[in-house]
Amino acid sequence: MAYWLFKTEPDTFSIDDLARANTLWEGVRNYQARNFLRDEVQVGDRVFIYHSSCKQVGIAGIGKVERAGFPDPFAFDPTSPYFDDKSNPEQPRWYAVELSYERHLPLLPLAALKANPALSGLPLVQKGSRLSVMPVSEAERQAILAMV
DNA sequence: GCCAACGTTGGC
DNA sequence: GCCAACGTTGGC
Repeated sequence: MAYWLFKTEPDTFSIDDLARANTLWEGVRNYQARNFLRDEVQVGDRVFIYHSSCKQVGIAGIGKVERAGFPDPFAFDPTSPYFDDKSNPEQPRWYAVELSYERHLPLLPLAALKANPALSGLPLVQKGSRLSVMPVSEAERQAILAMV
């Protein structure tokens, strides 16, 4: 079972929203993140939910993968802001996964994550990285959970 | 609101 | 294939 970290803007979708219902993690429009969703994220994997672009940025909880990578249906919907006319069901360009809620964590602020040497390899804390879906190693998982 | 860093686009 | 311009991300 692997661990991942997904970013989300809580004004749009937060750990509280996930706690209410499963969600399709759609709208990822970055190729590196897409490759993880399409090729590597597996059912049963756990996902640290990170709140970005808000007052308290940091890890807010954990979700669980219920459905592994499948073509992002929003890319096919002309009325969706995530529509991409270069993606089609025969040759999908973008992928989504489905998540369920596992639990909240007491917010682990970005500053604290940055200050933890065990997490220095995580793209989240690296300057300039905008990766929104990233793997979390076993050592990083332990380091994060040890901060709770 | 600012701005640095990044990814994408498009002209050549 | 290069690279400048542009739009987006995301912390502060």
